[in-house]
Amino acid sequence: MAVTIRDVARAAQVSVATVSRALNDSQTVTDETRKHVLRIAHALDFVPHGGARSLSLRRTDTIGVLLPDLHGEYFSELIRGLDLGARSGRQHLLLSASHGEVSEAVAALRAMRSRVDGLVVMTPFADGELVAAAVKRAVPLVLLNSRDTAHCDVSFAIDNHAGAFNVAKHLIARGHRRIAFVSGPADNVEARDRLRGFKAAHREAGQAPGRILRGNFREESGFAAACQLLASELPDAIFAANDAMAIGCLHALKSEGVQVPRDIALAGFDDIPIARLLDPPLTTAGVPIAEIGRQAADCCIDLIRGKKIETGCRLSVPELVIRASSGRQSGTGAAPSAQSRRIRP
Amino acid sequence: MAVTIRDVARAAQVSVATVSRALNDSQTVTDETRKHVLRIAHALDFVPHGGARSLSLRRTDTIGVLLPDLHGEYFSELIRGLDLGARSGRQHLLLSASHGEVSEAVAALRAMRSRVDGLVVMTPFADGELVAAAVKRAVPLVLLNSRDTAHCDVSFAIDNHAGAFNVAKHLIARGHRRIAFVSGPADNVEARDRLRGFKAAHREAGQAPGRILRGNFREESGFAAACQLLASELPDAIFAANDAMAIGCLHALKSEGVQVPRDIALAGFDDIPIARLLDPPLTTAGVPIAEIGRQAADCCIDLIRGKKIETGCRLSVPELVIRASSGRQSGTGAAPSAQSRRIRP
DNA sequence: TTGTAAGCGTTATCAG
DNA sequence: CTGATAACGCTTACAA
Repeated sequence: MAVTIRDVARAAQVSVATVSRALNDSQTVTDETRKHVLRIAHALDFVPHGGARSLSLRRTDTIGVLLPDLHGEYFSELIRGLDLGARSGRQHLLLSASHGEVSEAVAALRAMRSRVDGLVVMTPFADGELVAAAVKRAVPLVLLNSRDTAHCDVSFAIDNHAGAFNVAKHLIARGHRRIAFVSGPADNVEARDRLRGFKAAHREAGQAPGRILRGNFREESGFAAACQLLASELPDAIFAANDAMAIGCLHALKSEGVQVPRDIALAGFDDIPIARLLDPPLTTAGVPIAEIGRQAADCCIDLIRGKKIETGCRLSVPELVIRASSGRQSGTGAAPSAQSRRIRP
Repeated sequence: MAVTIRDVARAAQVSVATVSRALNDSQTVTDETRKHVLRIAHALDFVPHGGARSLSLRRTDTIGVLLPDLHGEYFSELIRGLDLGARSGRQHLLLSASHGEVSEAVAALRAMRSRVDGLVVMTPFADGELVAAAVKRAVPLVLLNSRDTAHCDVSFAIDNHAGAFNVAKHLIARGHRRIAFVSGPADNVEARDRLRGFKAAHREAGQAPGRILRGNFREESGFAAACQLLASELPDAIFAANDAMAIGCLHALKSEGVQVPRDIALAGFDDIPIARLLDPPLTTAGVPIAEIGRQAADCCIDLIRGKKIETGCRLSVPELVIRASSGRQSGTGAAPSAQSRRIRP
């Protein structure tokens, strides 16, 4: 049995109240008693029971995180950022993945609700309504990758339309005519926005979008999409709706001996850490993933502490990150090798 | 204020005890009352308070995970596996990173101790003594990447020596003579074992090891090490003690126009998912990272449930994964391109 | 400054 | 089968 505050009190010959006060450095204890109690507590290696504490204090010092998946560097970066924020606010991190299932998400949210002081949630679903319903707004709610402002306190979103627009525009400017798009899942808002951005850039350029293939944001689906493309005449470029799928494409292309960017250009979205290390380095829309995670955690903690912060949606516009994979300069026929040397990865 | 069991009891016109029984489907309730209570509870959207529950039940349904870092795909995979295991055992996951600091690790462990039913810990420190001391064995303890069996219930380790030995042996067999080694941090047991394995393979082959550079398992240190190597005459091959550093090396080499494997061979350790997608695909020692995470979680849960399982250390031997980066076949002078096409990534 | 005692929300024991 | 009621470990009025 673990040592309780009562054991400490007994050993220190004081009441439990005094121990509690000494431990939580309330001002109403003599320095002497405090030291005495602290020494005993330390000797007994006393650690207050978290559950009891949260029951009494009505707070858990924990923030819950629900993510749709844990595969790959995107989530790895996000979690890293969340940990940074939580740690600096002295909060624990309760992590859960919904695996893209609404039912699992709702279940996880319900289960978490009573164990956390705040929630940071990213779901692939259109808006925060379901999430909010499951959470009942019992605790502060921060939504990730959502523009919803009605059902949460703060949401973080990236301007997927603008990001995709800029990447597509860049590819067009580089002289690519037939640009295929590997989209994300149909029911994912972000994926839809990226597709819209892709189309908008073509509209603006007065150019018809190339083939549009359905993916699911996972690398394998990018691989599959590229394989489909390889079956017939190749387009000039492929724009994958995220980096993971772009990596899948790259892999498929290489395995067939198709060289990027010489034979075909390639671009992704997210700028996960590996993107700049691929061969060729990947042109993409840069999203500060870890930074968003950190801010989301910070923000959630501020909310928990009742600090007045600006509610609503924090939109960040992805930065176009041009690397060698997007290929030929418009107008010039510079050798690919020279190009890949010139562009700083 | 959240709705409590008392609110449900009042609304259902029964005692709290009955509500509790109905909710935890104890056999001693009429089907009728159970249904009645359940309906009311659902209508009120009642969720039992985790803290109170854990106080009363003396269990938290949570397993704590302490990792030295969260950077990169290695930890991402590990966490994914842990989540898989935790989820299937209906446990929550409390995640924390020690950032390589002993003091942080100890603090995190103490803080977690009272909030979890079991612990899965990976630290860069030699043995489990510190960890065990911090945990006081209050809960089951599973150690990751440690061979310690004295201070924990179960530990998972990989045979770093054998893994490195095999990679080095492979490089030697491929005809590489001067093989540089980029090591991990000096105080890391795993890193030391890999270095020993590297040396042992050379000893067996009657060949002198090449230059040994100090790294820290992070990509940047691999980059730096390769830069050092680039400053003087290049070795025939570089063996980095993990994939992240190998990626850093690859990056540095490419930026100087050095081609892998044509100009120099390269190998890593871990087989993180990206390894097979690099250009060239990376030869490495394959460690089933996610699987180990899943098993560790499973195992921790079994321990929590008092199931009798085999204690001690579960050692897994990394599998040599040969890909194009390790370069020329011993004796043959096959063109690199042909090679990279032949070897299945 | 310190101690006593009343919660916090559940579950479990023990009568009815 | 159901209802009081006593834990569980901690914090915090309220008293002394």
